[in-house]
Amino acid sequence: MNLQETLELHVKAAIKALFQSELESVEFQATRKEFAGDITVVVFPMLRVVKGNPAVIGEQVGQYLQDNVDLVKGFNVVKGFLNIEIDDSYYINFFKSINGNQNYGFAEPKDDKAIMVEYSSPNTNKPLHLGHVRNVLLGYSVAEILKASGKKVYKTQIINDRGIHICKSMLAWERFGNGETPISTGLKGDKLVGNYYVKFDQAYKAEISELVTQGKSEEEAKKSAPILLAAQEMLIKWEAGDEDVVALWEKMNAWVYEGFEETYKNIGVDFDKYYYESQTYLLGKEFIAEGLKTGVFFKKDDGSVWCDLTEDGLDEKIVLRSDGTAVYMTQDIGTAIQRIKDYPDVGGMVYTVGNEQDYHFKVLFLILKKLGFDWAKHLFHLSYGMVDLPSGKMKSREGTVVDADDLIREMADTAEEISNELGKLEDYSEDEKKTLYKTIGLGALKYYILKVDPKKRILFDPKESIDFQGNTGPFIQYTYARIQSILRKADSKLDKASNSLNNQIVLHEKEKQLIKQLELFPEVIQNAAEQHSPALIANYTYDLVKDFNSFYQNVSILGADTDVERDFRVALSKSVSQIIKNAFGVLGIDVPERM
RNA sequence: GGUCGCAUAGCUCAGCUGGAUAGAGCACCUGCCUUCUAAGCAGGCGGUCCUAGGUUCGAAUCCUAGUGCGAUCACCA
Repeated sequence: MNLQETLELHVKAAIKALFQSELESVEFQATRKEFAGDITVVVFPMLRVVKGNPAVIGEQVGQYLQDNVDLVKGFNVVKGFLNIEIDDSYYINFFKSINGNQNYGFAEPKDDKAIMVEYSSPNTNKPLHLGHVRNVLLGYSVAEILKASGKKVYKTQIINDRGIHICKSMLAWERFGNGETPISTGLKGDKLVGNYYVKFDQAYKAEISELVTQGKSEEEAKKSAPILLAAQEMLIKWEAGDEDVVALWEKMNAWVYEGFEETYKNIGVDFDKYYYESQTYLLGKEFIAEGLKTGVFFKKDDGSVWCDLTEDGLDEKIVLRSDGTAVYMTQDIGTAIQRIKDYPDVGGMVYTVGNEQDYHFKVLFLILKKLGFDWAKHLFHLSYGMVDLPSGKMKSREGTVVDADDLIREMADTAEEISNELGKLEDYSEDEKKTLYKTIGLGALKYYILKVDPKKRILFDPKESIDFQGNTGPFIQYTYARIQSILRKADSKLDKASNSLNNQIVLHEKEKQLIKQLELFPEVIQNAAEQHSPALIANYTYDLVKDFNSFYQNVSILGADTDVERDFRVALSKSVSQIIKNAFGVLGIDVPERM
C-alpha cells in the first residue's frame, strides 16, 4: 500500500470520527514547494459530505491525523488545503524497499492476452526518411512500454511490397539502370531503388510537358504519358504472375530490404515478424466474400463491393474494385486476420500510422467488428502528427526529404564536435569514441522526437540543429554518466553499502525530493502504457534528472559528513541512475558510462 | 461543405482523472569550476492559457458556439 492509499484510509476514519460522515474518496496532490509539507489533502470536495468552513475542517482533520497516525509528523492548513508533513522514516523505508531492484518500475508479466504492435510499414520504392523515424521510434517505444507494464508484445510491420509505386522504380531501373546493383554502385539497396523512383518521376514529368506542348491538356497528359502506361502495364503483368516481372520485383525488393535492415539496426529497433501485403491481400478477399454472404458487405451493379457504414455516421466504403482487385482496405482486413491466425494469443493490436489515416483505421476497426471478431474491440490506432519541414511537406519524389541514415550520421557528427570542444575523452580509443558519439547523437534525436505528444505535428528545421543542452537526451545521458563516475569512485570504499542503510539519518530536502520522484516511476510506466505515450516517460525522466542535478550540486555525495550518510547518498544516486537507464531503455535510448 | 486533430512565454514544449501565485528548456541578462564530470547549478526577464458564453466553491483542463492551422472525405496506398 502506498502513502496515498494509507492516508486515504486515515482521512476517511477522521471524517467518520469527527463528523459521523462517510467520504467516498479523498483528493490528494503533491504539496507545492512554497508551503511546508509533503502531501496535500484538498478539503473542498469534502464539503459535499461535511458542512462547514474548509479551513476549520482541515484543521480538525490535520489534528486527528497527527494524533493518530505515526507517519504524520505535522500539518498546516492554507485556505482549503491541508498540507501534511510525513516523517522521514517513511521515505527511508520506501527507499530501502526498492534499493537494488534493477527492475523497479516494471510490472510482473501478467497472464494476459498479448498485444501486437505494428510500426514502420514502409513502401519498398524509397529509403526511410524523418517521417519514418518518428513512426519507428514511437512504435518501438510503445511496444517496450507495454512490455514494461506487464504485457506480452509482438513487434511487427506490414511491408507495402506491391503496387504501382514499385513498378515505377522497376521500370526506371530497366530503362536507365544499365544493370546497376548495390554492389556495383556501392549504394545501399533502398537508396539505389529510391533513386530510380525519382528518375521515373523526372521522366514522367518530361513526358507530360512534352505532351502539353503538343497541345494536350495537363489532365490528359498526366494520364497518357507513355512511361506511366508502361508502369501500369507492368503492374498488370505482376498481378498475372509474369515470370520476368516477378523476378525483377523480387530482386529489387531484396535490395530494399537489405537497406532497411541496415537502417533499423542503425536506429536500434527490431521486429518479431514481418508481413507482406503481397501475401495477405488474398486472405482479405476471402473474407470479403464471406462478409458478402453474411450481409456485412453488398455488391453494386458494376460488381464493386462496399460496406455501408452510414448507420455509424460514416460513409459507404469500397472494399473490392469492380474488376475484383484488392484495395488498401482489403489487404488490411486480410493482414489483421492473418496475424491472429499466426498468433492466437494476441488479443489486441496497436497500429502506428500517421494521422492522415485516422479515417481509414476508424473504418477498418468497424468493419472487423462487423465481421464478428472479438479481438476487434482491442484495436488502437496510434496516430501521430506529421513531421514537416519549414519548406512544407517532405516529398520523396521531389527529393525534399530528410534521409534517416543521413540524419543519424549528422547527429553523431554534432555529438563529436561538442565532445571535442569539451575534451573529456582523451584516453578513449577511436572505436569507443565512435560508439559514444552515436549513442549521444541518437539519444538527442530520439528524445527530441519522443518527448512531444504524438498527436502534435513536429516542425523540423534541419538548419537549427537539435539541442544538446537543457531538456534533451544528452542532458539526461550526461547525468547518468556522472552518477556512474561517482559509483566507480565509491566502489572501493563501500561494497556493503546496501545493507548498511539505517533509519538514523535525517533526510536532506533534496534527498527527500528525489525519493518522492522515485516513488512515481511505476505509475508513470502504467500511465504511459495506457495512453500509448512515450512522452510521459521522457518528461518524467527529465524531472527526475533535474531533481538529481540539484541534489548533486547542493549536497556532497562522497564527501558526506558520516559514512552512513555517504553510503545512503551513493545508494540513492545508484537508484536514480538505474531508473534513468530503465526509463531510457523503454524509449530505446542508450546511456553511456562516460561522456 | 461534413468529420477528426491541434491552439499555453519571442521560439520548442510540460501541465495526471477540474484545485493554491500556470511550469520547463532555448534565447537574453547576473552569479558559481583549487572540492564527486560546468552537456551542470543558483537566480533574473518574459503569459489575454485563440475568442465568447456556460457548468462549478474553483476552469488552461469539462460543455456549447466561433476563429486560425493541419488532416481527411478516391475503384491511391
